[in-house]
Amino acid sequence: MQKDLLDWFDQNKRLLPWRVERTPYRTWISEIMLQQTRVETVIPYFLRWMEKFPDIAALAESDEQTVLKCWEGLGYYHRARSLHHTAITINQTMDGIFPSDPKVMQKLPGIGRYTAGAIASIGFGIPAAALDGNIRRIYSRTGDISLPQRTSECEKILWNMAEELLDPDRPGDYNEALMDLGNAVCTSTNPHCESCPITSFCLAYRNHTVAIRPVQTAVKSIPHYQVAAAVIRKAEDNQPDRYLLAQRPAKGLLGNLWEFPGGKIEADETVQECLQREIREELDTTVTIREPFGTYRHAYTHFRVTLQAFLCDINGQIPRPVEAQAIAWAAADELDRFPMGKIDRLISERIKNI
DNA sequence: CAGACGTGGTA
DNA sequence: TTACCAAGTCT
Repeated sequence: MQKDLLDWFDQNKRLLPWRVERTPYRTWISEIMLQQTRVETVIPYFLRWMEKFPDIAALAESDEQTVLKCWEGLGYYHRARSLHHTAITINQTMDGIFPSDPKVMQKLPGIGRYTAGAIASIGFGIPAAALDGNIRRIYSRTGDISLPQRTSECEKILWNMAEELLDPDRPGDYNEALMDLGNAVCTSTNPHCESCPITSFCLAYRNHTVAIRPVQTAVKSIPHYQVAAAVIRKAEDNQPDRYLLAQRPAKGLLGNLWEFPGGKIEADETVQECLQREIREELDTTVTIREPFGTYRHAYTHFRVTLQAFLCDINGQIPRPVEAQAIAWAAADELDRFPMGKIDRLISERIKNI
C-alpha cells in the first residue's frame, strides 16, 4: 500500500507554497494555518505571512496586534497568538531553532499530537505518525472501522494504524500523500474509488461500506442568539467623526480583537434596553440611540447570531473600559488597522461608506 | 471528555 | 436557509 500510495503522490502531488523551499518554520506556519482550514483559504494568508514574517526572529520581534491583523479572517485566533508566543519562546530559550523532536514540539502552545507528527515528518524527515481528518477517514475506510469516530477506542485504533503503516523511508511524503488523497479522492462525500490507487487494500471498498465509513457521531443543534452592538460616534470640530472600539479580553472568543461594544439581548428586554445595559456594564456610561445601522447574521462554530447595530452618541460621562482591555476612538480611515472578527469588519466597512 | 474556538464553501 | 465540513488544540 505504501508503494502504490507514494507512486500516486509522485504523479499527483499538489504544488503548494509551503511545499517549495521546505523549512521547519514554513512547515510549522502552514500546519498551524491548515488546522480546520481549507488549503485554498490558507494560500493567500501563507504568502502574506511569509512576506511579513519571513523567519522566527521576524515573528518574535513583531507585536501581537500586527500578527493578529495578518491573521484576520482565518479564525481560531488563539492559533496566531500561540505562533507569536512560541516564536518568542524559541528565540529566547532555544537559540532561535525550531525543535525537531515531536515530544518537545508538543509542549509548545498550539502544537498537539497531529501537528507535532506532521512537522517532524514533513519538515524534518523524521518517521513520526500524523492523524488528521483526512487520514482518519482513509484508515476508517481501509480498515472498515465500524466504531464511531472520535471515541477513545476508535482513536487508539486509528493512531496505531498511523504508526504501523507509516512509510519509514518517506514519512513526510507518506503523510502528505494520505492528506492529498483524502482531499482529492477519498473525499467525505462522493469518494472517487474508481481512481483510488489503494482500493485493493481497502476493506470498506471490498465490503461496499465506503459510504458509511467513517461512522459519524450525532451532532447537536446549535443555539441562535439575538445580539445588539453600538456604533458610538463622536463629532469633533474640524476633524472627521470618530468611532468607539473596544478590545476584547485575551481569552475566549475573538480574544484580543477589537469590536463595537454590545452583547446578547436577554429574554425580557428590547434591543435598546440591551444596548443601554451593555454600554453601562462595559463602558460605565450612557448613550443616545440613533438610527439602525444594519442587521448582520453570522455563524460561529457552536452558535449563530443575528446582530442589530445602532448609531449612538455618548450622553453620559467619558467611557472607560470595564470588561474590555482598552478602548479606542478610530476615524473611518483608521478602522482597517484594528484586527476584528467578521461581523465587526462588516460594520466597519459600512462606516467607511457613510 | 464534551464543549469552546472562526470562517467560507458546498450540498 | 440549514447542515456540515476543512491538515486540531485546549480546558
